Amino acid sequence: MDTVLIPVPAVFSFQECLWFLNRNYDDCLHRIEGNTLTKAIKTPYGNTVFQIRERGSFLEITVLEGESGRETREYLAAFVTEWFDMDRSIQPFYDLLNQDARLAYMTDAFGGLRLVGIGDLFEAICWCIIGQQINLSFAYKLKRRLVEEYGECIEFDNHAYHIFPSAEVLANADIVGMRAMQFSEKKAEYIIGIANAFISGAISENIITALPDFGSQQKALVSHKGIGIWTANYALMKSLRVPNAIPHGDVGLLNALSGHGIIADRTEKERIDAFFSGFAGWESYLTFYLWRSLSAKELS
DNA sequence: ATCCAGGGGTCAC
DNA sequence: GTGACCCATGGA
Repeated sequence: MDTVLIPVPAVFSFQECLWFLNRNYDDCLHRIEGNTLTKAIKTPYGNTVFQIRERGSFLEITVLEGESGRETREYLAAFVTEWFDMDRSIQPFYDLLNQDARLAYMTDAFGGLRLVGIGDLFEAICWCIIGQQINLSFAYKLKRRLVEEYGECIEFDNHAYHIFPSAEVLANADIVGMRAMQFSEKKAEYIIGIANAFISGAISENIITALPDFGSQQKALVSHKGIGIWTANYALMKSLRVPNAIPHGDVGLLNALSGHGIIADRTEKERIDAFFSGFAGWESYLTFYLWRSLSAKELS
C-alpha cells in the first residue's frame, strides 16, 4: 500500500486540527470530507495528492496520485508532522492555561489543537498580504482566484487539488490580471515584489532561520515592502514556527483579548504585553488558541 | 449609509 | 517615533 503512519503525540487531536482547517471558510488548498483530509503539494519527487486519516493512535497518510515511493512517503510524513506541529510537547502550554481562570476552559474545549502551519514561507507571506485589512471570507476568495489562475492543479476522482503558485510564477504575474481578481494595486505589487525577493535570494527560509534571534528575523522581513510587523510575526509563527511571535495589532487577537476580559480597549499595549509575558515561549500558541475562541463564539 | 475587516506605506511634524 | 491619510472591497 502507498501509505505511511505517523504516531500521534500526547495532547493531540486530529479532530480539532480538522475543525480549524474546515471552520467557516472556503480554503482552496485542501479538501475535507467526513474525517478525511486531502491535499496536493509539490515534493522533490513530483506533485502528489495525498489523504490523511486517523487510524488508532496513528495518522495514516495515503498517496492517491503521483509518485509514492519510500522517499515520497517519508517526505509526506515530515510535511504532515510539521503541518500539525506534532513534534512539540504542548503540555507546558496547557499548564500555563490552567493557571489562568479565564483561559483554563480551553484545555478541554480545544484540547489537542495544534498550531496548524503554512509549510512554505513564501506562501505564508503571500497569504498575509492577501489578508491584510480585509475580512477573511474575501481573503479566501482572493486566494482562490490567485491559486486557480497561477497555481498547478491536479485532478483526482473528480476533484481539483490546487498547489499554491511558486515565486517564479508569481514574479511574472500580471498586475492588471490581479486587479481584475479584485486585488488592490498595492497588494498585487507587494506579492510580485516578494516573489522577486524569493527568486533573487533576498529572502529564503534558510536565510531567515539562520539569523541569530527573533528580532533580526523580524527586521529581515519587515525591510521588504508589503511586510509590516503583523505580517512578519504571523509568517514567522505559521511557517517557521517561531514560538513567541505575537501579531501585534491583529484585530482578531484584540477582539479575543477583550472578549476574555483581559483588556478593556484596543490601546492597552502595556496590559497586552503583561498578559503575554505570563506565557513566555508560548505566545504563538496562545494567539492561535485565542483566534480559535473567536470561531467558537460564532458557532454558539 | 456607515463602519469595520486576522495592515501597510507614505508623508508631515 | 508618532499620527493622519490613503488604499480597495465585502459584509454587517
